[in-house]
Amino acid sequence: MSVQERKQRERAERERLIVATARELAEQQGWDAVTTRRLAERIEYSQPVLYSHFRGKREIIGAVALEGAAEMAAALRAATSAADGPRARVTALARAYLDFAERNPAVYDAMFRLDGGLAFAHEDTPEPLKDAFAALLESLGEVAGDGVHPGLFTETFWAALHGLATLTRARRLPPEDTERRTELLVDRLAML
Amino acid sequence: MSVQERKQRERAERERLIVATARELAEQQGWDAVTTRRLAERIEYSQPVLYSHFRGKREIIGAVALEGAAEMAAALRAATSAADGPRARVTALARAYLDFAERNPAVYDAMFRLDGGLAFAHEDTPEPLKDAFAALLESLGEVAGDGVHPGLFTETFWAALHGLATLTRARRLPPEDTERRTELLVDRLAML
DNA sequence: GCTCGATTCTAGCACTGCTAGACAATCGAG
DNA sequence: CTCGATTGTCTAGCAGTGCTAGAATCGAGC
Repeated sequence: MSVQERKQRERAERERLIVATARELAEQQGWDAVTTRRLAERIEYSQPVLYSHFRGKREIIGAVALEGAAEMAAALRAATSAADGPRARVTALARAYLDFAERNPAVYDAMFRLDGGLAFAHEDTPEPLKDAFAALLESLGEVAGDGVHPGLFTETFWAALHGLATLTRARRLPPEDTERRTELLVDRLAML
Repeated sequence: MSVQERKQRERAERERLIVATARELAEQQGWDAVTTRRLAERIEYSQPVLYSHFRGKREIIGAVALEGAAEMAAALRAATSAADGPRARVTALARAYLDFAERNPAVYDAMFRLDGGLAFAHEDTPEPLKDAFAALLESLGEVAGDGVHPGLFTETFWAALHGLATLTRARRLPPEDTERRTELLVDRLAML
């Protein structure tokens, strides 16, 4: 049985390689540059190998999105746990979110802009995505205000952050005022 | 000279046809379905004709975006002018914005999600885009609050609306609570 | 050392955006 | 009214895309 186990390990290793390479390529040159040919060449296998791991390009994007969600959740929790008091936590959360989006644009796109074939806002939403939302909820729930559902508040705050992140990167908003817009958002939306 | 004028008119007419057809096709089947071949077939000309009007597909998207911006500006002004008082105006504005995004998803994408080769937040931003932002500013500037720059406030509010619009359509947010999220946004962000 | 199933590759499909060069229609000059 | 030049349009093709059928190769177990 040890041979099969080794093969399975190697297969899992190669799958990680595919996802990591796709992510790297996407961050370097954008998702448009992540073609099955280029990806195959970089991992030093032929194209069809990709299809023995994933149904198609969409699923590869989805895998990158899941990886990113786990990282984002960790980054958000790290930022908030270092802050004292609700206000500092929310500010740190907002900054950490926008920072993650700016530093990992391709991963961010995989999560929230592209179609990775993942279910959102469902019971069958993958765990990492639920957890990333939970990380938002942990800090935002406490400042939702009386009579406002924490989940609903979190969704709204998240949407606002998402709007800032995407419009800024798409050069629809001038980048220099990001900090002031973030402060405005925190000051007004959170009940402190 | 009249012959040349007629030709010019016909050429302009055909250009409108291209833009209208691209928009129609995008709304019906999504932008992915708007290929140069399909578009050419629908307007009953060959592909190269498209390139005698536009540099490429990107510019066609840009043309749809400009058309959409003019319409959105009109829709926003129509909604706000029918409302009494700042609060009602902002609520009407937010609803009209999200309604436009939901009813014209392809046009909305052309404006804010896709690359139409247009300049934003610049002095050389096309007039319709500036005017759409101006339409937002007209109603939002009056509720920015003391010491908050109206433009900055408008950008922030707009980003929040954009986040709601895109995340909802990408099925990242459950659609049924849209109205409540909108109310929350208006209640908290606007200084009334 | 050989066989046979699993794995991987080559080669190909139908599609994409875009363009060079052939062709036809139209115009102005003689 | 004819003829060359200028437009305008089309056919055919390039290099690329995601994806897959079937051939070729590898290696595990006898």
